[in-house]
Amino acid sequence: MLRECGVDHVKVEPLAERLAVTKGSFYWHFKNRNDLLRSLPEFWARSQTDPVVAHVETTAGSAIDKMRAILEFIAREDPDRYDNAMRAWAIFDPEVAAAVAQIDDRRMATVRALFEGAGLNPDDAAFRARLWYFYDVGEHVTRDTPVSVEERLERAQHRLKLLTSDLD
Amino acid sequence: MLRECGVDHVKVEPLAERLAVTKGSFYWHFKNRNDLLRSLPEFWARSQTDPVVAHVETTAGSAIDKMRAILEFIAREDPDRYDNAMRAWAIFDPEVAAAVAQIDDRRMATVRALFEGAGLNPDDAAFRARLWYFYDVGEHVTRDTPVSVEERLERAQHRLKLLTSDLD
DNA sequence: CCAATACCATACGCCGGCGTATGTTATAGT
DNA sequence: ACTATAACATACGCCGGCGTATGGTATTGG
Repeated sequence: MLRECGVDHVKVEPLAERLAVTKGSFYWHFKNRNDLLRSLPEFWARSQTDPVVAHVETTAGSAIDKMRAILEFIAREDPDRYDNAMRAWAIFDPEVAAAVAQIDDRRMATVRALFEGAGLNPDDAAFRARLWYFYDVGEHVTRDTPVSVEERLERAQHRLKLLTSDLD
Repeated sequence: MLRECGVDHVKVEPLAERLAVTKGSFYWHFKNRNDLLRSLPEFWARSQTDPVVAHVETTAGSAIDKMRAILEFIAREDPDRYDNAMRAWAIFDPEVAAAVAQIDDRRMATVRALFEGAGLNPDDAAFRARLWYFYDVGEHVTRDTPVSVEERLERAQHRLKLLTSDLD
């Protein structure tokens, strides 16, 4: 329900009906609605045992090779509406914003390390990782019309070229 | 209320109280709540008579000079929570998504034109504009902790350098 | 001057969702 | 076999928000 309609539609009774139980049962597992909501960010964060991070660690080759691997991996993944839902929530809830920011930082750190591995100094690497990562965020957040995998792959190549043309 | 809490908190009675009128009065101006909501995207779009576009047109100099002008302008602007609210809304509402996408396209087109003016072919210019613009989106959407103007200005310079280093 | 219209208030019925109090069943430990 | 506890169901009271019906006031054109 969070994914499809946003936090404000995560409500006890509709949720119970969807699970084919009664709300009496809900209040056995959660103290109240707020208790459920506060448990969601952690639940989400745990589900983000980043396949990306795992994927980059199993990839051999240079830093740029790994970057290419990441980009292809992400391009093939179908866009994660869960991420978007959390981000939408985070806009109005500082606690959630902090949780999301933590994940963002972790992901950016991965990319930053790769740029450092490609020879950039920490500052430049950090900024280039921001540029890299924010592009992902922008693509996800603004995706009102779906884009084909081919299109995404092509853009990924373009991005890699642009962000690493001065390296090697 | 949209800005501060999101669409789902745009409700008739709280709204009426905030305006120190009764809801009877509300239903004179709007058919119902949905009528109000559907009027909001257009209202927002109209408020986006882009100061940025206006600003770039009054700036003299080369394409890159104009880019610099844009970046400085945006860096000094305080982050627009209205934009974020619309974006959060758009995630769950295709109609709103279309409205926001229209604004996004318009803004990107401005940047794209500048990159073309700097000598890039349409495709490269389009992609680089995406990279440029999505960075803005990412910075706004992920801003849980505020950043100083100086920091933003420095990042703007960094961005300009990175995205135009091969031009001139 | 008065009636039409714009604008707002009052008052009501309704429903969805919250939380609680209390029952019911199944399972496991002793 | 008995009880404790986990997991669910039933049933209620409450409130916030929606929409409607109706009444009031003020301004304005004829």
